[in-house]
Amino acid sequence: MGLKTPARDGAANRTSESASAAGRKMSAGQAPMREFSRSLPMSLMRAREAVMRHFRPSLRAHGLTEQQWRILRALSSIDAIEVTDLAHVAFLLGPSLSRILRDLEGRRLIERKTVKSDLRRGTVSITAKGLKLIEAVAPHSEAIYAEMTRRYGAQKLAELQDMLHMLENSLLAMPVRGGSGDADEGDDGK
Amino acid sequence: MGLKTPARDGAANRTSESASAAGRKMSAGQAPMREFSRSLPMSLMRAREAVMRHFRPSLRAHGLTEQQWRILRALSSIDAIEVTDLAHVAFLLGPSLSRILRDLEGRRLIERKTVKSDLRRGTVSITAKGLKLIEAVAPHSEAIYAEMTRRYGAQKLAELQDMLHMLENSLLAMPVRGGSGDADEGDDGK
DNA sequence: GGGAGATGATTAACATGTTAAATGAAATGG
DNA sequence: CCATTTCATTTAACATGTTAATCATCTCCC
Repeated sequence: MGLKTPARDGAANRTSESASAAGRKMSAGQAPMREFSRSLPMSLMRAREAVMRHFRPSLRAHGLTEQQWRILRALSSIDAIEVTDLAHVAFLLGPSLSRILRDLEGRRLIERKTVKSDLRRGTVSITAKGLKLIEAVAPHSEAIYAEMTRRYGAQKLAELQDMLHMLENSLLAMPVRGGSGDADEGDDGK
Repeated sequence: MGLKTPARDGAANRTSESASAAGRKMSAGQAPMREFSRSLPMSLMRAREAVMRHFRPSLRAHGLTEQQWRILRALSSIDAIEVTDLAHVAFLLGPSLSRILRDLEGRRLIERKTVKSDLRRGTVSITAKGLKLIEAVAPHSEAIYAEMTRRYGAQKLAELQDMLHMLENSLLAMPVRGGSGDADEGDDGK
């Protein structure tokens, strides 16, 4: 399952209170490092959790986890898709996908076939039962999405999406230092 | 551990290609539902993954997972903090935190004490060894963050942060339908 | 053809996410 | 005071995330 609402408010601001105690042992010239709660990964994670918090009750009421929903959702708009491609679309790793597909197949929400021309590959498609489940959940989801849009502002939401995609593209174009990247392992002058 | 780079590019656009096949069994008036890959949760997840991808190699090289880093990072700027508060700050659930603290304590990166006035509560603080580890990792992280800022644009990044926080606040103020929320369980007219 | 290496999918093993339940200690109310 | 309830933390149990290894198939090249 995905996040469920790890934690929130509370004494989360204790940090700033005792921020004066920061860097107590940091040697002289060290910048005290970015305020933790304002780091980009944390902001993105909290934002996503704030969003998902509203969708999970409906999903759960229909016996679906976040990941299962992503899979069915991706399958709902196509006829069939190969496992690897599904992993990309639903943003899941192979092993997780493998396990979840096994479960969804057991529940007759999806079907699998092996590609005749290449027996290593398998394709996945949603069943009528799976589509029915989607049709049952979708209206709730769309209503929630609509309410979110109303509260945050449609234009601001679109702008946020654009900025997120631009960020994603900027960072995908940035070489990963220390990672077994495709290239650019240049000077690790640290 | 956190995400590790579940999947990316590839045939991720197969969706839009065969989008014509969408809603094949959707009964008449049904809107075909939001394009999956453009959903806000997916955008946020992909953006976060694009960010974390750059930080993980450095963390891993120092023997730290994303969650362990969040904990040490949160502890580094305060003298001590109670377990529950740490869960809020590091955005972890109690059980996960419990396990991770056990491990970090075993590695002498943190220390724990029980509060004398309330034996149920425990406080956590970072050790000298833990601080040393942070000092070793921090320069790498800051350098990566700086490069990200340079590529995406400092102003745009600040604006994105603001928009994320506004989104978070908007959605925290929005009642959760079907969740065992504090109130507003009004009409579930579905 | 046939073997070496590449590829797609699954399995294995362990860390974390997630919910429920258990444990131990403190507050509360008779 | 003591029983009940509440609270902080941990444990239990299972799903998922993550990396490495396995297995079967396929490709390429000799």
